[in-house]
Amino acid sequence: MTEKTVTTRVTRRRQAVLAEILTAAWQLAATEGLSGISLRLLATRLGMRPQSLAWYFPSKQELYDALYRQGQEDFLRRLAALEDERPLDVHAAAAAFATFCVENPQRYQLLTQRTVPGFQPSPEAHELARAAFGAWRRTLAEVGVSGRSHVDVLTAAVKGLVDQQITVDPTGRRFLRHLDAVVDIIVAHGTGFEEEAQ
Amino acid sequence: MTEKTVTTRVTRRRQAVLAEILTAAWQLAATEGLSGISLRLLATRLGMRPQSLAWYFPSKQELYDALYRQGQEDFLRRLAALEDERPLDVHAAAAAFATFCVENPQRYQLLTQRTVPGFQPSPEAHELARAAFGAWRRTLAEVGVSGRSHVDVLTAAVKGLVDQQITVDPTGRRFLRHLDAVVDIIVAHGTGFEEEAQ
DNA sequence: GTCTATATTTGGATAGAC
DNA sequence: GTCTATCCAAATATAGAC
Repeated sequence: MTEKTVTTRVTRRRQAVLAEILTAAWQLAATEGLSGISLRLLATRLGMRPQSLAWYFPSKQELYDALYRQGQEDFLRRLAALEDERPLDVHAAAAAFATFCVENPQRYQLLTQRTVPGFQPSPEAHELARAAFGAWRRTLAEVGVSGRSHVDVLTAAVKGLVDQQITVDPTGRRFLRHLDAVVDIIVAHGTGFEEEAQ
Repeated sequence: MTEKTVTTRVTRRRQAVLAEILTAAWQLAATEGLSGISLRLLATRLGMRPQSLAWYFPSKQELYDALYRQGQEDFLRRLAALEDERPLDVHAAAAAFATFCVENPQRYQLLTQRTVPGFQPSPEAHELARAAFGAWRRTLAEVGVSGRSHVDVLTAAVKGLVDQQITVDPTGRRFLRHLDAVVDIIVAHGTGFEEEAQ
């Protein structure tokens, strides 16, 4: 009994420290860029010695993976919260994704681009990504978008608007204000997209 | 006269060395990532001492700027070559852009994303980017796409396909095979995109 | 232009005390 | 878990010889 109590308290403490580290890491990424994160600097920001930080994250890759997992989990949580209020539709899902991306361009970069040199999501991280994409696909299926080509085109169109928004007009709405219209157009186009040759 | 001859010979030699450096830098970017380029390693690859390379590029920022300018110039040259054969249309321009991007994902990243931490294109570099975007806009204008919203949406859609192609299927055609269809759909949609509020 | 030499800084890794 | 103390490698920068 004492055993168990101690264990959970220690675990809770550990979780809290991990959360602190990830928060500081995102802040660092915002100023120095994703690949500019250094474990030393991160430790300093946290008032730690680098060797103490290494107890939690022995390497940068493991830190990236934790950031990746946190990003996917946060997105899944956000979708779940929306779904709690009303059933998810394509427009709500696309808007949620877009907002989520624009909020934190480095997170967008880590989650959807292959920009960080050596980084490859771990199997667990990849599983979270699959879950998030699965949720997106379900909202598409509800409006009749279910073929791979159709899904691909719609996904790419949304990503293109997000990407340009972040790159060209990071604080405005210049591209995202067309999100609904673009989604509608592509949904309406139906199954007309060329399917892959057998 | 001797003066002039010597000058041009020296200049030519300098141009050749600069070209060598940039070629090696692109190769390095392909393996280490854009932000993974180090002037030391680059110099070593070229059989130079780092301090000698510094004579050409005293800082990474200047190297990035030269890579950026070379990228924009190469793209403009490619468009010009196409235009030499037949008048450019939207589909040809979009396909040329897409091919150009997929050929070298790091170049795509440098030219169209804000991913490299401290990098800001110099005024001359920015001018080249404006020229390239101007060429793109002219092909759009020819099919009646001239409002800012319409141009933005079409540009974002093309970029989205390119981005997904590079990220998800770097060696295939999964997304780009829909390029023509997507361009057609958005062109056909006409001036229906919401214009900015005054 | 290219080099030697050196200085400074930074990032990451290891051994071991408390 | 967190620390001190090193160590090593890599990156950038500067002075100055040829």
